Amino acid sequence: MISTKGRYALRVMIDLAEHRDESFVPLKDIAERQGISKKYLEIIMKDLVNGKLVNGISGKGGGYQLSRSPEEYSVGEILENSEGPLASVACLVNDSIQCPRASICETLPLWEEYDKLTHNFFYGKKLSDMYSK
Amino acid sequence: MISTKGRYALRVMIDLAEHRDESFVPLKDIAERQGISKKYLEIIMKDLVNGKLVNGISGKGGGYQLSRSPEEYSVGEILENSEGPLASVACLVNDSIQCPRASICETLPLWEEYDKLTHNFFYGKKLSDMYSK
DNA sequence: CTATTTACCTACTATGTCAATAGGTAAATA
DNA sequence: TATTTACCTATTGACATAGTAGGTAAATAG
Repeated sequence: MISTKGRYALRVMIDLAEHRDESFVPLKDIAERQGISKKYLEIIMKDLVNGKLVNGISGKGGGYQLSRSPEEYSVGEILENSEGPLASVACLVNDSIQCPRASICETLPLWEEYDKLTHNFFYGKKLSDMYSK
Repeated sequence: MISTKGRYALRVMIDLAEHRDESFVPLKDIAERQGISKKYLEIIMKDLVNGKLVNGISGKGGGYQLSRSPEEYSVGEILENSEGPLASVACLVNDSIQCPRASICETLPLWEEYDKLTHNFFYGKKLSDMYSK
C-alpha cells in the first residue's frame, strides 16, 4: 500500500511543476492549495530535499523549487524516495534476511513478476504526464 | 505489501493442490512441509474455511481439503480472502471515507490504473499455474 | 540592525497492524 | 475411552503510520 507520504510527495511535486514559473514556492502556499497540514508537509519536504528532488531556500522570498524539469522525473523515483522500495513482498527487499526457501519457493517467481510489472508501470510514468497544461 | 497472511495462504493452497489425492491433509503435515508454525497457520486456515476455499474436518483422519479443483481458483481470490482488498492506496478502499478531493485529484487516475493492472495480474493467475506436476 | 518570513531540526504521541504465541473446547474416529 | 484433529478466544511485543509541538537557523525588506 502506498502511504500518505508517497501520495503527498507526488502531489507536492505536481504542484511545484505547475507553479515552476514562480521560481520559489513557499510551503504555506502548497499546503493551502493541497489541503494538507503544513507541519506534516515539512516531513515530506525533508525527504524530497535530501533526495535532491527539490531545492529549498530559507528566508523571505524563499520556498521550494524543482531541481530538474518535469520530464526528467519518473513517478517511481518520487514514490521510492519517500516510501522506500516499492517491493510487493518482504522476500524481495534485499536488506531483509534472505529467505532460506527462496530456491524452492513456488511463489517467489510470482512476486518477482509482479514486482517487475510495478516497477515498469511507475518508472514509465513521468511527472510531466501527471498534469494538463 | 503482501503480508505473511496472504503469502502463507497461497502456499497452503498450493500444498493442498499438490496433495489433493490424500483427501484430507492434517495441518501438522502442511506446517512441517512449509516450515511454518502450526499455531500461526491455524489463523490462516480459519480465513480459508470461512471463505469456503477449503473444507475442514475434525477428528481422527480429518484435516483440510480444497473445495474445488485447482483451475477454479484465481490467485487474486486467495490473496484477497486473507489480505482484504488488494488496493494500492487507501483512497480506493470503498469502506474508507470518500476523499473530498477525488473529483479534482490529479493522482487518482494513476492509482486506479495501477489497481486495474494489479487486479488483472492476480486474477489472471490460477492456482493450477502455481506448481508443476 | 531589527522585524519578518521562510526553511530546517529534534522530539513526542496516539492508533493501528503484523506476526505470532498460549491455552483451551468441540468433534470424530479407532 | 483415548487419541487425533479442527476450532475458539485472548494476549503480546515490535513496528509503522500519520500526524503534532516547539524550537533554531537563514535570508531579506524596511
